[in-house]
Amino acid sequence: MDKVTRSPAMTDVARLAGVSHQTVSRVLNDHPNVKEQTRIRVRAAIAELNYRPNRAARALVTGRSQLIGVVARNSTLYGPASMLTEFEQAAADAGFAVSVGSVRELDRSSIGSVVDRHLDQRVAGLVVIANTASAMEALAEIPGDMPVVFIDGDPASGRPVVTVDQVAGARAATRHLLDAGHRTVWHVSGPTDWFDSAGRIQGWRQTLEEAGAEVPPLLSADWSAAEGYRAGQMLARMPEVTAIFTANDHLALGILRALYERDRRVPHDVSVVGFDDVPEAAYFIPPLTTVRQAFGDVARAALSLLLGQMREDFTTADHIVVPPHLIERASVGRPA
Amino acid sequence: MDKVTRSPAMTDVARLAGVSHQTVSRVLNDHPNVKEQTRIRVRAAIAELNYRPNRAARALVTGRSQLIGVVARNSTLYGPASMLTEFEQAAADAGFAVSVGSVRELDRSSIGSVVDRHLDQRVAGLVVIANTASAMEALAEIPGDMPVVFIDGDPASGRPVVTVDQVAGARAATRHLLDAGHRTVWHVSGPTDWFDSAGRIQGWRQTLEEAGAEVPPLLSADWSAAEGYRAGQMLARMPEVTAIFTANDHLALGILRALYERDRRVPHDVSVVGFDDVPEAAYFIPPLTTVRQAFGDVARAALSLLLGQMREDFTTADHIVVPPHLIERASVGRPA
DNA sequence: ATGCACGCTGTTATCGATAACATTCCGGAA
DNA sequence: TTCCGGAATGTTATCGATAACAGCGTGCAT
Repeated sequence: MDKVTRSPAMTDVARLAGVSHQTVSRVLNDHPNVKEQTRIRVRAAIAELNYRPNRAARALVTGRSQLIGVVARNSTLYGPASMLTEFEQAAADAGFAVSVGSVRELDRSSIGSVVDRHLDQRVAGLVVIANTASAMEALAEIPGDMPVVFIDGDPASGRPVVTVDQVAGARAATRHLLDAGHRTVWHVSGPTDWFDSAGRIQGWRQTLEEAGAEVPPLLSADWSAAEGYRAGQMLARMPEVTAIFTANDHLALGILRALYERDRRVPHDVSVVGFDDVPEAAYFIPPLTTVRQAFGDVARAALSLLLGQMREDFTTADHIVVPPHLIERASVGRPA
Repeated sequence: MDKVTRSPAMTDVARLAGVSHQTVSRVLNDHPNVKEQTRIRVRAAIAELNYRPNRAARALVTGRSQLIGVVARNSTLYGPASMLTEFEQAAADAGFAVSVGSVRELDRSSIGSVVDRHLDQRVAGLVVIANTASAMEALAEIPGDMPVVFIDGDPASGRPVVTVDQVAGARAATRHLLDAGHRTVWHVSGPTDWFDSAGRIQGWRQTLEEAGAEVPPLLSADWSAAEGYRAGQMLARMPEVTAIFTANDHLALGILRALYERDRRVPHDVSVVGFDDVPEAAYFIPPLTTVRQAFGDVARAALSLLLGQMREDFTTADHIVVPPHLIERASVGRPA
């Protein structure tokens, strides 16, 4: 009687190919010293049995898995969500699986518990989507020999970081509005503890100062359309406001509605530029000029930094910066 | 000389507590036959050494991991993205990690390779976010003894499925428009091969027929604002169109813009109802009446079905249906 | 011819947990 | 007192891979 067929192990392959299991292992790991002919025989046996190596056994003896852990804020924000899928894609191509661990808030204890879960799984490396300074505290929770890459993190952390050049993006947006003839540009920022926000504020301010334009007071918000709407209600009351740069597209959406309600027409009376280029941005009223970030490039850069660390035994503190670019649509015009 | 401190193993804990490693294992797995006093000693030793069990070793001997694989379409669509984070949260609470595998298209070969990657990882179970019939073909790629739950899949598949009651959601939306006094309701659907779309179409049609209202021709689209806009351009030209139900909020956004461009005011001239309740929907122009799906409930239901399968050895073909509900805002009014 | 290096392959130890079985200890019934 | 049963604990085998080392030809230098 045959028992329930369990999935074949290395020794089964070895027996079929007429070699030892160690030779099978060598074939699997592309070791040089295997005769071409046996290599072929082994591969044939693998195919015939539909053998797949047991990762748990491998992880046990080598001490490392083929899993990469991602720590991200629990949100459906366009940026982080895009990052995640792009990263998963890149990792899959490199033969790694991705385990996600989301957090409601990026405070130290939440991050600690997610990092813990990942360490439990013995991940081979970690990616932290660290948009706020508090997230950088995750460092404290991570053993020194664990490969880590931060996305959107603080370059000064001494750990590898991949970021989008927020300053350049904000400069392009602000510049674009000034070039259209506006005397100055108002800015509705994201939460000020986010690195993204900080960079965009900095780029906006720099550009105004360099152009000798007045720097209006900063309005800060979270990333939601709701807060954009609130900020918009104020801005709409001030006749001197003719150009607004918002830290993301959803804020811009809220602002567009507030302007609409007070009959300030876009772009005739007020020009608006967003950030992110969410897929719907082209269908706002009016279509939104915005800044697009290359999430795919960020993801691939992060993966390659991580793989680098996994190969070498030391940590290089690289910092890769990915440039964004302006997408021009109909929400910007010349001032009256 | 002390070597580089490797992370402690079960025997280290055992030595410190003065018991055998097997007793430690029993404490860890909450076996009944351990004296309370030793249990306490062991726990203390675990805490002192900051010991964490090696999942690879456990997986090796038990044959199952603490990993759940999710197969999802590679997209930043609100629905799937929300599902994923909600599911991850629920799984984490139950002590499982989640490995994501995204696909560009839900065709058989893409799904096959993602399922393969998950099998490589020896996942303990699979969740397939199967919005289209083609995704159900994934079944063929999955071994019969692997616990699987489909989300949004076909209840007729004979496998456990969790769905949102799309028909009921569409009925509520359509009913709401009829109740406002509209003679009939037009519908812009999602891709017709999605189960979600099919359900929403069915609910819409049923409600019209039951009310004795004319059933206008169906407009179908993908899920994007772009196609909503195109559909809107047509609908805006037809004076008899006073009420539109769209299969998601982004389609509605595109339609709102098309209506706006042709000076058909919402809700004065035309009423619009969406589906999803994306966070921005309250800030569209005007705020969108829509149908909210309880993704959290779906995720938790899916997890519990999966855990059920993992405990029992047989597959129960349950079908859990989660009701959606209507969120009333300003985009619906009485016809002129 | 001898010896040695190297290419190729096999043998054995090992990782860290759980499973199965063995042992000890204790209290209560005969 | 003796014996028995079950709770508490220990011992040994096992999962399936890689690492380390050992063995065996073969070719080439001496």
